[in-house]
Amino acid sequence: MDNLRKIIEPSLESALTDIGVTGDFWKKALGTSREKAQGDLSLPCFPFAKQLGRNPAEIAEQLASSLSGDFEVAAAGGYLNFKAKSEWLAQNVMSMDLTPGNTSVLIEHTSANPNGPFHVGRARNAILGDTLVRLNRLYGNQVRAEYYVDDMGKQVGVLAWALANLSKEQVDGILNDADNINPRWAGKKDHETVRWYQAAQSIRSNEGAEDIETAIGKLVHASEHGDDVVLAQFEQAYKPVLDGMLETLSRLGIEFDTFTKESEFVVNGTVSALMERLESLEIHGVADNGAHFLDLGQRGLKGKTDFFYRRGDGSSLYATRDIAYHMWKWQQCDNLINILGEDHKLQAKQVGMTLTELGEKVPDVMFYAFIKLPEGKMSTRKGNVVFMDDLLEEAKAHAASVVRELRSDLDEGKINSIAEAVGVSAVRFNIVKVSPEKGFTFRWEEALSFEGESAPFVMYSHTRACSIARKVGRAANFDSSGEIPSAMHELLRVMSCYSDKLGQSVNENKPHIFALYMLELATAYNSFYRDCHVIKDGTVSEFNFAVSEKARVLLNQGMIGVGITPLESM
RNA sequence: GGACACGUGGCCCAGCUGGAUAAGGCGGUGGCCUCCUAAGCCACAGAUCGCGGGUUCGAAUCCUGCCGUGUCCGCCA
Repeated sequence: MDNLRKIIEPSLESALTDIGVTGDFWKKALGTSREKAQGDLSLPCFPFAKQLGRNPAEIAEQLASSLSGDFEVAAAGGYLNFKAKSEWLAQNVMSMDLTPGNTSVLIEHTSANPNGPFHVGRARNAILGDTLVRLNRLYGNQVRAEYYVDDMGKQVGVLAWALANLSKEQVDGILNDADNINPRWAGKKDHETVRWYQAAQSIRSNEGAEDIETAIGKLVHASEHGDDVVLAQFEQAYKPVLDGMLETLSRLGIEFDTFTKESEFVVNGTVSALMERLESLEIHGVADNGAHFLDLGQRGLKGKTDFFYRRGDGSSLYATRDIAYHMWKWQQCDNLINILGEDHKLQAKQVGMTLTELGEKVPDVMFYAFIKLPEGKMSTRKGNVVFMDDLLEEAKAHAASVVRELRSDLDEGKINSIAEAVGVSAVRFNIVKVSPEKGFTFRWEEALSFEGESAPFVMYSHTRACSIARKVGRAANFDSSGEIPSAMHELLRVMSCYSDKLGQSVNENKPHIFALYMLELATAYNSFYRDCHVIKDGTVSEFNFAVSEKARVLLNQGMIGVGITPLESM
């Protein structure tokens, strides 16, 4: 509660000076109270006891009696507890600045190899990244969402080779019928084309596949040297797959502003220029076969210290291109954020250290742990996957059955649109609500849970507020005042934390903080809804309506921020 | 083997720049729809914060050793 903190700190500072406390270390100690009943902010007085050689409880008592303002103060067991006065809180909430952000941010997320459909594991990146994009926008920052397209190298090379050399019959023959395409996704290019990739991977591992390996190697080599004919062939191969993947993301409400191709930095010469620069660094080294590396051990990297950026044949590596890409990205914005799986930690460290060595800034990176299934790791090859397309269908179907049961008054068209919104929102929220570094086991029952800590819980509170607004049928008058029972005070208190939480979520790149805040907001609204009726016996309580409306707006905005579709009725 | 994460009630998870009886949800038990949508609300039960040391007035939080899980340790991407 930064707003409350702002009015407490000045008077607290002078009170502390009066009793002989020096320094401002206490500002850090002034924190959110653990129990709501105790207050909003609390200050432990134990550190002062040491400095002043007095009893902490006594100090707290003395401070409490000398402070006053738009807050209540009480001393308890060596703590000083502050609580905002309800009227001040109401006033404050009605006039909050909701968009203090003013930096330009480039967020690169997803950037998945365009070789097959999304499974829920790969989608964690997209959902976290897009949520960060939305939260930054909600905060007022200028955001560009970018997809880095891996359009060269082995993976695309394999796909391109397969499409050029294998017929549909050959592919079907190579792959077992067991992992045949789900008829539901027949015609969706990512699901169809991945079979060529899988078939190629399968024969590559067979005996006597040396000539295939040579052919693929030639393609890859050409792409890495910027051969435009081969790059065009690659693009033709991956483009339909990427389109299929983007279709899935679009259904999730995820869109990108820009797509940047990896090959760009090879073709335009920035990669070779970069390699020349790296060669002049003092930690530079050359291996026996002419490959170049940086000895990052000299800069404190533990474990494997040689970071290779150039092969013996003079071509670049993925990480090298990534460095060139980062240098270009820094020209586009004030702040850079990357969303990466935890498997990229070392790589990101190497790229970051090299950027530092070059005098460049290091990007913020949000790492996330993998999503696994109860049966273990997700693997397309072993058939142990849940495709995002299937999850969305299941979620929607489940939502539809719930709506049908609860709302017999609705027609199928309306049920369909509600179910789509609920399904997509629930899937996203299920992923954003947990902190990214936590390993995550996907369970159908959790993904399809529409109660408790879920998107529909928040959506439901919002529709209640919408329902009230609809019944009143006009705008609220924010100038009124009235009685403030505890449920309303609590709602006001939670609302006043909106900007703090959003700011924290954005500045620390932690979407789950704001997602969990939305649950708090919805919970507080539900209590308010129960105790503070807006419409009583046909008459409207203007003050209650104003508070309800403010909550409705915050719910609506916050939901968009975490990727929940704000329905007006469900 | 080395590096980096994670380990909190039966299950999931917050808290981790040290502070008061460890916050929610699921599941369990018991209540609440002549009252603005019960996808909701209320109550109860349930926790050696992985284990052992250390620092501190105070440790889930910091340090250290161990155990368990995950990831990485390619002139792959």
